[in-house]
Amino acid sequence: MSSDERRAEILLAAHAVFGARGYEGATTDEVARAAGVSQPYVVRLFGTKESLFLAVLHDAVDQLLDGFRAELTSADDERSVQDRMGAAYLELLQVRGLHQTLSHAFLLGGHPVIGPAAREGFVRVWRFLRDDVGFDADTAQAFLAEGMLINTMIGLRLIDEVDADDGIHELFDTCFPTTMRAVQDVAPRSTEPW
Amino acid sequence: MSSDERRAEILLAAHAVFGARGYEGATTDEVARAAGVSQPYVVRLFGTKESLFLAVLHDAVDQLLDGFRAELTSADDERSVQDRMGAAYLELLQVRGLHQTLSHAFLLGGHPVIGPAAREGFVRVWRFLRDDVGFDADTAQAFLAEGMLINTMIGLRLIDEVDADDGIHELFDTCFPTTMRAVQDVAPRSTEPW
DNA sequence: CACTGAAGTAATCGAATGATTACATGGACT
DNA sequence: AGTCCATGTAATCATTCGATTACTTCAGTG
Repeated sequence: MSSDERRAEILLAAHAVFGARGYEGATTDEVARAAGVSQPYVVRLFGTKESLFLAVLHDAVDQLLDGFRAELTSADDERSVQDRMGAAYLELLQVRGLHQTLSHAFLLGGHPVIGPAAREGFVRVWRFLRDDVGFDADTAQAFLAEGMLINTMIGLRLIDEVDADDGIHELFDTCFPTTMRAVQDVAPRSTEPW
Repeated sequence: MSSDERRAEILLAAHAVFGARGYEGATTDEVARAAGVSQPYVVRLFGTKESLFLAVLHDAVDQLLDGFRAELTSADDERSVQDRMGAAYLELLQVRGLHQTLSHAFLLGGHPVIGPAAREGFVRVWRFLRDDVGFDADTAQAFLAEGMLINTMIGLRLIDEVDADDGIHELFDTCFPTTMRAVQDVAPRSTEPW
């Protein structure tokens, strides 16, 4: 396999591992095993754990904006722009760990290297929503806010508990009458061990 | 100093350290130095790093609900309930790291011990907003969502960049015309090193 | 065939870190 | 005075983890 293909596979695995464990909690060995290669090879292909995380972060924002763009330029015009962007956001649940990796990155603002990159990624999303999607400031804010709440519910794995706990079930159903049904279909159940 | 007083001081320091670094990134030694005691003493007073984090998490939810309750029962009736709850939420910025610690905990849903505790804390907040504050489901959802966005902006330290980057300045100003001015006044600038 | 370079790993190293142990200090109460 | 017990630390241990080094394998090429 070419090193570029391997890099792509490792990136995919790293989304899942960083998403589940966070930047500090994740280990390069775990990423390596998830990608089916040895730990030193991960380090060789990406330099350091830090630059691997930066690559994952950048890739996550790229995929996010690509998803929005694809939905924007598709011919379907039945739904509102908000609904379509929301659907594009949930589509990305198929990239396991992407949302959680973004959330983790957004909590590392104080990190000397990751912090600036995370801010830049956040601003890229904001600018896209304002300039390309055409949201006004209030709409963009509400859209972002709901996205962060969705990320939180994913990160908490509330989905796993929705059938077990009445309080969570009520929260889930009333909070997302339509949207979160889709989440339940698409979101990864916690198969991986902690 | 009594061990209970010392425990309280360590808890306060732990909010800041866990908030800035996350559960995995924080070290017991860093908490100890922030609290002005030795690292083994932190371990002795709290057992393990994990149970220290659980104590911080529980304390954060307690303080959050206490703040809401205090604002609910105060005599002032000029503002809407939403505005008053929002103000109570921002008041808690004075407890350095509290919001970020909550956000970190909410991303650890897969952790065998912290995960269940985090879900329980989240449900406690949800139940309080619905049952005690009296929010309907939609209002509670929007309130939570905005809270998560605020947490994100704090964790990203967008505040530090608001004067340096035009994109961030626009985002900040249009996103929170009134609310975030308060944040700027209260939120901790990044004095601590990473 | 011999050679080269890319893909990949086993072994290992050094630093960081959570936890443990043993010890020091000082007040309270016989 | 002597004995506890609570507060607290220095020293240290065992583990984990990111990174490095030194290999191996193998396809392509002249």
